[in-house]
Amino acid sequence: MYMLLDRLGAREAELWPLDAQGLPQSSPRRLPIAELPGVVREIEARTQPRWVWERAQAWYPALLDTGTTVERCHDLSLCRPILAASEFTLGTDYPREIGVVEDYFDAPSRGDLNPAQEGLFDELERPSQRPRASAQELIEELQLQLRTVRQSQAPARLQLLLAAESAGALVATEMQYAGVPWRADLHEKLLEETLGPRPQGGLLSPQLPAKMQALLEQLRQELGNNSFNPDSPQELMRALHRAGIEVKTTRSWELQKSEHPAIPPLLAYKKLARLFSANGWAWLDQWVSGGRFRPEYVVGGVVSGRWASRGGGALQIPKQVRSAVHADTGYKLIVADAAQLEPRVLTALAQDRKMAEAARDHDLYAGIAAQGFGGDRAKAKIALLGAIYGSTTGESGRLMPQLARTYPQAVGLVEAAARAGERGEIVTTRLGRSCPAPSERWRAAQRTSTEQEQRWADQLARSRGRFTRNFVVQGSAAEWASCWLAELRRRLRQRPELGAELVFFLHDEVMVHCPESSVPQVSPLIEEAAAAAKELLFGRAPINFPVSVTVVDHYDQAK
DNA sequence: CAAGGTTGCGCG
DNA sequence: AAAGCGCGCAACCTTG
Repeated sequence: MYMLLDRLGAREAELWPLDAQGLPQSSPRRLPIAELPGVVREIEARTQPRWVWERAQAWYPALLDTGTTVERCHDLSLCRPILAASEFTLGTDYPREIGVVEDYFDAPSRGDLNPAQEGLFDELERPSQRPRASAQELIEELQLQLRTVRQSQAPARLQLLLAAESAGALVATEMQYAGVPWRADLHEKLLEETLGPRPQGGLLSPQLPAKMQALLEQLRQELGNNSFNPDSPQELMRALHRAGIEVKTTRSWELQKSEHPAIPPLLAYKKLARLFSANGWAWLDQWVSGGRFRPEYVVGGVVSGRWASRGGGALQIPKQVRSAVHADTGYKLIVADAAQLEPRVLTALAQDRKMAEAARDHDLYAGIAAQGFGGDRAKAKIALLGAIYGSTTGESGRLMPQLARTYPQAVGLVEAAARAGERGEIVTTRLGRSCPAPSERWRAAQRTSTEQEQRWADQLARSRGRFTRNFVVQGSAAEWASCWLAELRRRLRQRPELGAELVFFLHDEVMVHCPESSVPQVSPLIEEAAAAAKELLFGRAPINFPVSVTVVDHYDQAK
């Protein structure tokens, strides 16, 4: 049922077979660490247990190095903060105050299982923040987590959330291992065409690429200022003001409003500067090797439950360089994204029948537009996103009353979440992820008395209201996406002959790399997984979550 | 000169 | 048109 993995010293590991409550079923099996992959494979084939470990992203890479994969796991470190914060576990004795979750695991590092790949720094990297938990402590924690789920107000939902989060850790590790197919040669060609040849200057005498240099000279000429640095907002602002260009910030969209002849070269320079510093040659050198971009995904790294990433800006691959994300020869990239995920999640959460009707076709915004905005899709989109984000000003603010009249259920749900947040309460997603409680500073501010202080407190309250308003929708959408990903992974594992690999995931979008001949078999799995995710979260609710599936050679052909 | 904050821009 | 949510990162800039 469960199988806990624990490290014993430098050379040994222990396996603890546990029952459905986490109680040891027999004495542990002790084995040399080098034998672990074979044993894991054997047990996996025989019983498909749920592997329990402190942190999947610590254990799993070393197993993947030996070609060992697992179907399911329970990641204690990911489940811990969810249970500690969840509104659903309030009646239980799960400890609310669990210190910062540091990496205090003692999993095998890469090379332990496969000495050929041993890294030089493995020993130095061993974290020392906190003493390692013993197997007994890990087992007790598993039992406590399972008991907490059973005693909670919504065991089925929490169980699903923990399973989806743990599956996310497996997918993240596998995707990191696989990497995003990246053609450095195409990237370099693009850089050269856009920026000019790679500058030769070393670190001591950094040189600008030729096309940036040319724009810089043109800009300085137009402003009659030969020495300022446009990368410095202060210097740029001063130079603009001296030339009579009155702007409050140096943001591109604000600069665009000016007609001054210096603006076009300035905007062009900013664009190139961004490419050069964020995704230029240095980035390529640092992050792409062996034809793959291998970022680190941080599962549950965002308060709402979305993933974050570390290194290389993995979740911000600019449209500009997506042509370098390129399938291998004979392969395709299948790029799938969920259509209007957040509005659909809101519809399901609020059980808004009218909005569900508008969502019947692929384009929800068009449906909304037809029902209440005279067919104006752009207006409908602005209004709906405004409701989810808490917009009060501008066009979207003006459209709110109209939206609320047509969809009282949906708008009522986000309004209620906003009011709860303003009062300092916590709010909770579909599956039971609750937002953090307000800080002590926030609470203190709400108790102030003078008029000046009160204004500040109100501003803080409204800001928190926008956060909680969005949290329930963004967080529930993240849960749908996790389930989608987990369901897709399961289906792909059942069809190994397809040779399909999950290589990228971005909030509401997945990318699969597979042989061209497998595409007809893989594409429907993505849709099936989406339907399964909907069912898991919302049962038979009359709303669907369509996905757009695009088959391309390179990423910029999608969308 | 290292650490931490700010600005600006990329993504959903 | 440029604000309302969530992020990461590079560069600049201030602080100690």
